[in-house]
Amino acid sequence: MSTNQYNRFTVTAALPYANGPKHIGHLAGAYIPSDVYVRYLRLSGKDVIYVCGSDEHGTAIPNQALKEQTTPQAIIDKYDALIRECFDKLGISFDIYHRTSEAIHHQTSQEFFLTLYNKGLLSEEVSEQYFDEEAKVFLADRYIVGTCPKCGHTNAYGDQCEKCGSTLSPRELINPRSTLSGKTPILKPTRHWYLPLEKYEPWLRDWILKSHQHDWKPNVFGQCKSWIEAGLQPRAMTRDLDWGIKVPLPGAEGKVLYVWFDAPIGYISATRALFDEITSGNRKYATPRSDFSKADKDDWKKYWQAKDTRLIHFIGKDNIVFHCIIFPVMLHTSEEFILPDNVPANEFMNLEGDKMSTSRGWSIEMHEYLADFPDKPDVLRYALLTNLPETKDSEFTWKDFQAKNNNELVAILGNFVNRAVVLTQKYFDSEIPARKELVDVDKKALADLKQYPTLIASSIEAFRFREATANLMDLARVGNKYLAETEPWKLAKTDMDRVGTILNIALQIAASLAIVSEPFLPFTSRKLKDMLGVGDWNWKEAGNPDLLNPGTKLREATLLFEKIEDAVIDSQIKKLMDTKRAVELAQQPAVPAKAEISFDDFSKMDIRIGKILKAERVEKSKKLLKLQVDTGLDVRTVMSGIAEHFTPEEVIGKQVTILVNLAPRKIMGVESQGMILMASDKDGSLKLLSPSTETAPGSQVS
RNA sequence: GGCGCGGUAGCUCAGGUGGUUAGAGCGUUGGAUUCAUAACCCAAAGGUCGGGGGUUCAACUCCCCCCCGCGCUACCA
Repeated sequence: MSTNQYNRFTVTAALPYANGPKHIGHLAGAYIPSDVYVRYLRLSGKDVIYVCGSDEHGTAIPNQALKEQTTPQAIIDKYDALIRECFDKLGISFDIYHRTSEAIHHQTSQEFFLTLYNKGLLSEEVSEQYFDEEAKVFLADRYIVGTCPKCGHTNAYGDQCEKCGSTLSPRELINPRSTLSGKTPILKPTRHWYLPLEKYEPWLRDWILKSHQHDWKPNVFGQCKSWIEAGLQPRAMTRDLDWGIKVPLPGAEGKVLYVWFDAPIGYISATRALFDEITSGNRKYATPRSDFSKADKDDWKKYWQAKDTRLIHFIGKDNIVFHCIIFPVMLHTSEEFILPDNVPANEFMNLEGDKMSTSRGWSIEMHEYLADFPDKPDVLRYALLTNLPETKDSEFTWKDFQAKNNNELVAILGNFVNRAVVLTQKYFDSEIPARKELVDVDKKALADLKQYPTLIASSIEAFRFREATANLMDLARVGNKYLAETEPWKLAKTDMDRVGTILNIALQIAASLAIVSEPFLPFTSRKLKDMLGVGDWNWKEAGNPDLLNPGTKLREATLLFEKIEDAVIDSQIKKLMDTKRAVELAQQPAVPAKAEISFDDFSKMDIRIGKILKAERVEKSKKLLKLQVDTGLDVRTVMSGIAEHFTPEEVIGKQVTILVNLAPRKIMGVESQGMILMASDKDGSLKLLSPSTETAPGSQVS
């Protein structure tokens, strides 16, 4: 079916997994592009719903609860609220942001499962799985470690050895142990229901490889092809877990639906909830953005079952297999639902040269950005939009973020609008002047103006959001160029009719900018419309040279954007480094304890408090400082390998802990009489051990 | 190992089904200008399109080999 035969759109954005905060890579992957797309559709008067919600099941939630010493419910409540609030503040305009923990979702998922089950499409199989007797749970591959059978690495995971890279299954591990309890797991038979993906291979070949070779993105298509060619296998749709959606079958106690079975169904549940809430007037999660006043409770079906509905899934590349293979097979075999027409998955966005990762502390979390830049959601949207990982992994840097703000949003877009409005203020007392006779340069500007909305629209429709964003900025460039060419500030002395014509055209360009910027920069669009004293327009009015009526007054000029100074950027980069370091330290295990010793062994050491009187570098040595230390017994020379961590000036006058009865030893030709004790931090840095308050030199440490 | 996607100016990236001097933005340099948040506008410099073969009148674009990065490899969400 070609695009123009569709009468309505169902747009989904990947359900964020509610086990932690989400970062700007997630925004770039799915939420920003889908929001631009949906806002554009709405402005164009299309019938569209935009659904999302928190994904709250799966093994990682209870695990996170364990880590935070709380309950799974507390985890999902916490992160659902956090993620929900961030999306709102960033202007992600879902019609509903739902939760998979809601009853209606449990019901929808169980119905879906039973539909497949009753059709006899799920096969039941018993297999032996590792079970942790202490934690009383079956273990996912990732939670089993052991010795790699190929390289002997002692900490290989149940699915893969990170040392040699080989793919493993838990049964291959030598001396397996559970990461939950540390105990050796036992094998225990367990029964599960499988979706026989291999049976649908011919159908998938036809649907994807034949029908969507040209309209799906190469990365998406290639990934699907890779999976299909590799040969599909049955995939278990249930798990042994007590957190999730109960398997609705007799004798299935302790079993839940596989989180990847229920998560995509969440799109459907969210849609049901949307129409429930609209028609009942009971708003809990829904924030409908279009006019649904005539909606019916059952209208959710139109958005999931009618052939003239276009379903689009926005996701990151990690989700391709679920949205292009597994979920479509589920939809197809249920024989009740439509299939996605496109899945414009993005690649990943890296950060300052490294992969983004919340757990490694190398990321910009949404809530942290919003805390640091509360009035700048559009700046982030713009910086991400201009660099979306549409065809390959892309790179976010703070310097680039600053440059995009200062050189484009401020200097091009903000500046153009400001010039037009301020000039009108100056020469016409803020009253929009009329156009008089047009010369070539005016006609050229109006002709350009007319083209841009079409150009931008076609880029959006082709899921080329980066290109669309660049076109948006180019329209502002047209405005700046027009002002530079016509120079109204010079004509103001001689020809006010001409000045009026020019400013009318400049303001008309600004008005169209207010329309076409809405999908990309919704907050800025609002600000600009307020400044121009106008309401909302439809997309098809963009490019119209008569949006603004001569004689009406403009509001006071305000700046759309402000410059971001170097210091702000530098502190963000520092914050990033600090967080990473803190996480690394927290994750590094302490060095194992040494062998036991007796008290006598200990008491042989004479440890005292000393004071460093003098310190100097040692020639030709990188590590050594030559210290003069007052030990209370004497003043002696001690060579200490701390030069990479301290300057001589830093340590002079410091009280330290010193082992005084260590046998003297010549180091670099100097006799060292004792040893300064140091704490070696997890990152390898050294810390002096000083008494908490000034203590007499010679005091014994025991 | 296998498969997939990438490797294009200093940086971030575009370049359907091969065809005139390989593009954009930023950065750099020079010019012009002063209405504007020292912003805008104009211009220039800058690339053996990862490397090597091949097909072709013609290849960044098709085929083969190699190197590098990323991803997937099916119970990590």
